[in-house]
Amino acid sequence: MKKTKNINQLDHLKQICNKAGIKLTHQRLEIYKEIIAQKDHPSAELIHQRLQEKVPTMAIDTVYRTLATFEELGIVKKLNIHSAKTLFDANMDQHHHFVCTQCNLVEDIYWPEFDSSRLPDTLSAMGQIQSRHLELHGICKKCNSTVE
Amino acid sequence: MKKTKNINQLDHLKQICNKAGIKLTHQRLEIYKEIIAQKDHPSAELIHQRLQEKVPTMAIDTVYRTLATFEELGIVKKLNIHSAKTLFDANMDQHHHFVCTQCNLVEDIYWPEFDSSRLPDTLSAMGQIQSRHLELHGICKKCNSTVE
DNA sequence: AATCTATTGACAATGATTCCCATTAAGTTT
DNA sequence: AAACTTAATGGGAATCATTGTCAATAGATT
Repeated sequence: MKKTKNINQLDHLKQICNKAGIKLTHQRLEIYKEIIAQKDHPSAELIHQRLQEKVPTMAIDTVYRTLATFEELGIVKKLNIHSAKTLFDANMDQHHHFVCTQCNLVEDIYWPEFDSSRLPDTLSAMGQIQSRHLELHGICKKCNSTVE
Repeated sequence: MKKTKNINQLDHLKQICNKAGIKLTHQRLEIYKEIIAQKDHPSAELIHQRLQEKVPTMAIDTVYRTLATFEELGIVKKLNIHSAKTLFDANMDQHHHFVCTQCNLVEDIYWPEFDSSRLPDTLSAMGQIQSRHLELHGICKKCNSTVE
């Protein structure tokens, strides 16, 4: 059972790598198996730590690089709005954000109907919900009109 | 007109600082005016740059500290899920996140009805929307039951 | 097996953010 | 208004996450 699953994972990644024209390396496979196995939201550092036992020589750089590759391949997604920098918002009214995936523009969105709507019971059962924030990603008007 | 507005801003911040028992410093006032004036989502660095002319001696450190203070006072909000570290998600199914404000737990949320619902025209008018991501913040069950 | 070249590991470098501490300046008291 | 108290600032060093560089290594191909 377990063996079958592992083989499938390997095959799956092999297939992805082939299609993308990149090599299936030991490191990529181990990282792949690790992130598939764990159902949480690890940082690059945590993944590196978790692989210490299995692949003690793996450099943290490789984890970052592999994760970036995996993101391009659609295997993982980064959480967080942009990358590093923290942004601040002085608008404390209840609102949401539209983020342009091209120029990184952030625009405020108001949607009071959504704010006051009741969440499905499954969601409110997660805990005591304090706030909700919707993030829409897309191409803003300006970028859309600037066709290259 | 402008003068009146400035006085009001000063008074407003003075009131907030008094209530919080902290000093109303020149730096805090300038940063306050800056973030109130601009309707965008600046980084600490950008705020620092913008204040170069007016307060050329202000240290970037002060901007960070002041912003942190302002966040506690409810004057600004940080965008971004956590602070620094980027988290990765290997779950590529359309889903959303619940984030515990206490223990930083991140849990997946599924809400297909929302995913397939039509957005108000005002929102879809922002641009060509590619994805939507809802982030619920609150206290998770475990933290809620661990009453101190 | 030999070859080609992407990928890795090690380490330096960068960028964002925070810590430390002597100096400065709000807010308070005299 | 001058003196005082202590929080807050400025500046530089330190830290943390992430990325760049490059020689050595190991997939993939022949």
